[in-house]
Amino acid sequence: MSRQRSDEPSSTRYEAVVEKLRAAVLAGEFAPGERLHEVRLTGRLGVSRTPVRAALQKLASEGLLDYTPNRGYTMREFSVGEVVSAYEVRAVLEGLAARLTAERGLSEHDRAVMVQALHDGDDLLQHWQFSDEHRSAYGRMNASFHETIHAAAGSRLLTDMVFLCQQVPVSSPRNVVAFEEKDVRRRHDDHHRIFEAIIGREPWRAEVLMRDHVTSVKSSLVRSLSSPDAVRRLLDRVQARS
Amino acid sequence: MSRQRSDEPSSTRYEAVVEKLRAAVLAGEFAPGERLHEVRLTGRLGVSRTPVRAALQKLASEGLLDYTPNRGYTMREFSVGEVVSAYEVRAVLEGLAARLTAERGLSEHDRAVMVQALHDGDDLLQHWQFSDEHRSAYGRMNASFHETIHAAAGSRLLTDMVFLCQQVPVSSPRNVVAFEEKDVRRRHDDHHRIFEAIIGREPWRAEVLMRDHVTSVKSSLVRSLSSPDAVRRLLDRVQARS
DNA sequence: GCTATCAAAAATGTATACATTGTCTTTGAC
DNA sequence: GTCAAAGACAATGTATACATTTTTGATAGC
Repeated sequence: MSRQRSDEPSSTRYEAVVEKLRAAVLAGEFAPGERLHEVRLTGRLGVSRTPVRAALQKLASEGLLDYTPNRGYTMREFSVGEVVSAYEVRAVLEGLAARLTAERGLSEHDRAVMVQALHDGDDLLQHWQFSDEHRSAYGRMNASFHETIHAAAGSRLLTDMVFLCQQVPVSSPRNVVAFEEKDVRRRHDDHHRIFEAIIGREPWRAEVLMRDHVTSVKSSLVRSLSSPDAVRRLLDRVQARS
Repeated sequence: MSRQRSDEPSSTRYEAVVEKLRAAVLAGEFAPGERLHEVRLTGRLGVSRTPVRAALQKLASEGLLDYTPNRGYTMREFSVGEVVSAYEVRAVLEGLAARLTAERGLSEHDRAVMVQALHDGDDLLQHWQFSDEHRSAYGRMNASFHETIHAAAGSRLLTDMVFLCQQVPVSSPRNVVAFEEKDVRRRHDDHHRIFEAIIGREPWRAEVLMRDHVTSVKSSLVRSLSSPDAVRRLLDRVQARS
């Protein structure tokens, strides 16, 4: 498992196909249960079956596709329940990551990165606006904060699993977008406290805080799913994501 | 992801190769960092490169091998720290599974399976002996108990992740073997309490009990690793496992 | 003796032909 | 008209040839 830096250009066709297919899948270009025929994809992607097969296998191993021997790959269906439980899994995993990081302590570099993320967040919240640019900057800051903790926990298995959680559609950290300003402010305040707990070497506190931090995202999601038009909006966003 | 029943005969060469290679890897036939050349494996396994490549990719996705583009697959190195953290991850995941199962409740069938497992465990402990047969029966009972809870939690992501934890060498549930009778008895008593908490619909209690249950296995492991000859014994077992 | 460079060898990446399996349609019997 | 069996078609599984990249080792230069 264990992915390489995604900003590096892919050195093989196989990797390029993985990225293209993943984007297509997340953009909702395949209906749940739909088969992904190897030959058709070859035409569309301009490569032979070999890299396509490898890419399909990888996406299946990430949980995006189903595979049955001699019958190929089909688009997986993600029920609301699966998305919710992905957040539940993420909550306990990120809680564990925070605990382990608090136990091990932060390197000087990681500490600086987190301080920067907290500072950037403070700034962004002070000049709050609804532009895409602003939201994407917030998303980057948020990802930086969380990823630093995952890495600092020092467990590759844990890092990989958090990645798998985020592969489930709609449960990417970028989805802060869907929620209200008040929730975002509260969550950024969580970040400050989590950092405090890690710096203060309080493993148990770090775990509880992080766990509830992620769980609150789940709650926001569930709440917004209770109004029917919110469901539609959310699904639209997933479908349209390119 | 999501594996099929392992007792079914594999319908493709690829699946057969996955099982053979996994066994070879777990048997310690490859040194950490050693490259697994496709062509050599072809000769050894009697199939062409195509199924071998697919199998290597699958084992890499399970975390057993490392992959670098244009450079192939290498045997991964598992430090003691990685094994320990695999248990830590498993502890929070199985704790979550127990909580979710306690929330959702057990089906009549699952309940019967767990009652059977508890009963079998009681029997086995009453007629304790050190035979391989006895230990393997205990391992089956233990797996049945835990797997029923994983499945009852109703989250495929969670099930798959617990599976991944168990792929880490030395962290398979069958390794009860290495520990003392007293520990085994205590752990079976944990099972009774966990079952009680699930039946009584006490999610929080089920989670805490399960989490500590798995953590205690980690502790036994760490303890047995503190004596040097125990380390050697353990490594021998891993190397010799066929 | 060490390092750098380049060529040969070997390994992985890719395309494609063939084999096997699954699926669908047609045909036949009841 | 319905069902079943057989065959044609299409999709996946496998082998293999070729392309590209990495690795190795030998040679030249310092």
